[in-house]
Amino acid sequence: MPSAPTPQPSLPEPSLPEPATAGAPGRAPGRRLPGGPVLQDSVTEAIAAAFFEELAAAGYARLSLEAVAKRAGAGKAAIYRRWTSKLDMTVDLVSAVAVNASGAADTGTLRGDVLAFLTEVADALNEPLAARIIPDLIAEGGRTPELAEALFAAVRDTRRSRATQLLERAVARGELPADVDREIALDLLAGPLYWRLAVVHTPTAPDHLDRLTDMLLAAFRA
Amino acid sequence: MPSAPTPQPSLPEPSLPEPATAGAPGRAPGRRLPGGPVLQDSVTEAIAAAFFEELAAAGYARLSLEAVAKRAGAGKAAIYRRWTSKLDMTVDLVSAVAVNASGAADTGTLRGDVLAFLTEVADALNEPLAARIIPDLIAEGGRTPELAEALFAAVRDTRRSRATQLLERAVARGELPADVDREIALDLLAGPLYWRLAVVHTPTAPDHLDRLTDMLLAAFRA
DNA sequence: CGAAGACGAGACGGAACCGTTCCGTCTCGA
DNA sequence: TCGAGACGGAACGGTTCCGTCTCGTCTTCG
Repeated sequence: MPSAPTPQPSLPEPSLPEPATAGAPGRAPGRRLPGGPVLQDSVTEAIAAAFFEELAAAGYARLSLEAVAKRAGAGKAAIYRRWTSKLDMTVDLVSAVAVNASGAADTGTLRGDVLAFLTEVADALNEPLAARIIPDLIAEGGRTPELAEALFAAVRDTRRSRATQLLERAVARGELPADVDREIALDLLAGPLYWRLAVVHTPTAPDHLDRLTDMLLAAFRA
Repeated sequence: MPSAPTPQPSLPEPSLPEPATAGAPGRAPGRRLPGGPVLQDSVTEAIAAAFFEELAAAGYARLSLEAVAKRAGAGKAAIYRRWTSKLDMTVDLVSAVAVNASGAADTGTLRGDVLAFLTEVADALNEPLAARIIPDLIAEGGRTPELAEALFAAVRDTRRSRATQLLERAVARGELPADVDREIALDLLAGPLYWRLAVVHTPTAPDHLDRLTDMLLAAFRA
C-alpha cells in the first residue's frame, strides 16, 4: 500500500546519528562544521555541513531539505533515514554544535574572566555562518516553541550558568559587591556584543573588547 | 490567456508613500461609511494591519500575500494595485511605522535622558507584535540587503543619531568626559535591553530600567 | 442616470517543496 | 561468494504560493 501519510509525527525521539560501522573508507568530503561536532558517518557529516550552509543562506523558514541533499551530494532518502523532519534535524544538529561551546576560563581575576568571556562571544559571532544562523534561529524560536526550547537548553542555559559562575567567583574574591545585580550583569555581558555583531553588523576596533571590558567592570561595581 | 509570468520584478519603485498614520499596528475596521471622504483609505489600512499581524505570526519568509489578503478581507488584486511585491510592501509599511518612533527627550540631565531612552526602547519591544517582527526582520535583513538598507535608514540611523545627541549633550554639560567611547556607549544603550526583551524573552523587574540606567552611567564614566 | 472604476472573490498556469517510493549500484560482513 | 542494506538519483501526488486575470457587485461622480 502506498503508505498511510503520517500527518505530523511530532518528534518522537532526537534520533541518533547512526550506530557507526567503523569501516567507512572511500569517500572523504572534508567539510567541517562551525563548531566541529563529533559525527561518525561521512555521509552524515556531509549532510550536516550542507545543512548549516543552507541554513545560513536561506534561513530556517526557507530551508529546503532537497537543497540540503543536493548540496551534500546525497539523496533525500539519506536525510529521512536519519531524521524525521526539518525540525528534528535542526534541533539535533544545532544542539550538537552548541554544546561544545565550552571553555571554563577561570583566569583568577574578574577582568580576565570578563575579557575571556567577551572574546569567546565575539569569536563565535564573527564566524560568518554563525552570524547569519543565530539571529535567524532566534527569530524562528519565537514562533516554534520546540525549537526555542531546544536552543535555550543547549545554548542559553550553558552560557548563562558560565556567566553566573564568573560573577560568583568575583563576589567570592571580593572584586564585586555581594548584591551585584546578576540579571542585568548577564544582559550587559551578552547584549552589547550581540547587538553590534549580530544585529547592526558593525565592525569592531582592535581594542574594542578591552574598552568594553573596562566599561562593564565599572557598571558591575555601580 | 495564461499571461506572461513576470519572473522577478526586482523592485522598480517604492510605490505609494502611504501617508496613513499606522502608529501601533492595531485593528482596522472593515469599511467606512460615506460620511467623510477626506479620510484615508480604509482598505489600505486594513491591508496594512493584516500585513503586520501575518508578519508577526508567520515571519517574513513564510509571509503569504494570500493570507494577508484573506485576513484583511480583501482580494489579492487590491494588494497588487498598491505594491509590486512582498519586499516592496514590507519596506514601505515598515518604514512608515518606524519613522514615527520619535521623541526628543531632552530632560536636562544625562540620567533623565538615558532613562527616557531606555523606557522608549522597552516600550517598543514590549509590544507583542513588535517583539516578534523585529528579530525576524533583522534576521531577514542579513540575507536581503535591500530590506536591511531600508530598515537601517528608517530605524537604526534615526535612533542612533538621537542616542548620539544624548551623549553629546551630556558631554557639553560636563556630565561625561569628552573622550567617552560613543561607539560602545551606543551598544550599551541598545544591546542589553534588546538582548533581554527580544532575544531571551525574559521579563523585567519593575525597577529594572532604573538599575540599568545607574549601571550604564557608571560604564559611560569609566 | 449611466459609465467608470475599485472592490471581494477566486480560478488559473507555473513553480517550488514535501515526504515517499522506486530504481540500479556499491560496499560491507558473514 | 553472496545477501543485506545504505547509497545517489529520479520520479510521484499533494500542497502552497505567486502574480495575472476574469467575474459580478457596489460607489461615485459627471
